[in-house]
Amino acid sequence: MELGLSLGETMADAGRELVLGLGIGVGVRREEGAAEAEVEVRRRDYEADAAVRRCGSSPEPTVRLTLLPMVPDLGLTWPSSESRHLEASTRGFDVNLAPSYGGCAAEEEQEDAAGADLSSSPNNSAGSFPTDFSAHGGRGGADAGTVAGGADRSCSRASDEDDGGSARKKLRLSKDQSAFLEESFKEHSTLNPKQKLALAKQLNLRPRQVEVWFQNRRARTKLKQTEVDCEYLKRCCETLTEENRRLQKELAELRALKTVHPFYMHLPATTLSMCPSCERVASNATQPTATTSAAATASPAAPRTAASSGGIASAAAADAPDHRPSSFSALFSSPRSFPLAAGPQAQPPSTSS
DNA sequence: TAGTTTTAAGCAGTTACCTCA
DNA sequence: GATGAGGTAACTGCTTAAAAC
Repeated sequence: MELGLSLGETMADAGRELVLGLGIGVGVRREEGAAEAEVEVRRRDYEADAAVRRCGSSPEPTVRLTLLPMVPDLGLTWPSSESRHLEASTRGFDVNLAPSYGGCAAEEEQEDAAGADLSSSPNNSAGSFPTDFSAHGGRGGADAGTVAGGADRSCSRASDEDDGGSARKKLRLSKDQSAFLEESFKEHSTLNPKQKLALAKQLNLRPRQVEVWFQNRRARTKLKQTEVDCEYLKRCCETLTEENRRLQKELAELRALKTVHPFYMHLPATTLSMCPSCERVASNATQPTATTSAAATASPAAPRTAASSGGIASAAAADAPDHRPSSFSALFSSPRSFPLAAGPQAQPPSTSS
């Protein structure tokens, strides 16, 4: 599966965010209530982000990713009851063989159903889940909830031995199944028992398989997130190193200037607007002179505005009290500059893996 | 009401299997 | 055909929050 990495910024957040969302080019209609579920998911995301921010004192923005699986439009629609038997895997193992609903699998299902009925999870948005796949067969999920709960959890974690095999088999999900799960993940990164059960029934998988798939999917998302975070921080480090190098050079130049032409160093501060690499040192901030602007544009190392360059400097930094763009604050305050792309001032990257 | 135990869910880390170059 | 890398389904152990007692 291809993953397109779309790094952009959210509109609402003043800080920069890399939005890692999951999209899939599958024609799936969204049922009513999906928006409600999405609100819930976003609430959870927000809380998670808030938790992260609480833990860290760093002012760094939350970096979020938008993973866009570049899966070609499979034309997948929510399977009807007739099409419930999805295309079997072409790789040998037919994971779509109807799971044996006896034994542990049945208990698991019953457990899940019971859990769904008894679920008091704040995330319980089962009603919003696109479960029009409830139209399959007479094996209703909810009525299974009449079975007493308390099934052994170990059963839920049982290996594939309940399939009759002695060793666990690597069951490959079909493309359709994966696409379906991806679409579900887009709407719910986590599942409540009812959703899990419905999804399992819809895909002819065991609830445990759906559960595992979502766990692994969340792990993959997090991994991608970490990779992008790492990349971002590396770029920050490079930028700061470069800035430091530039400042060191500037300092050396000024010292040399002071040695050769001590006269200049006694001039009023306004003359410092001629500083070759900093256009904002000028004390006459209320009336920037043409000279200042010229110096700003002429200087190769002068920070450029984010709008013009997409670089590190930002208008926010320009608003700093000392009118000196802090590299660090500029790094983390510019809504436009995000040095994560291949180039230091590239457009928001869109990579695929 | 506070403290303890139980239960369920999620996550990190890992293993095992499959596919492909 | 053998092999190593990468992807991923599945497992294990742990933590945590909520419910039950």
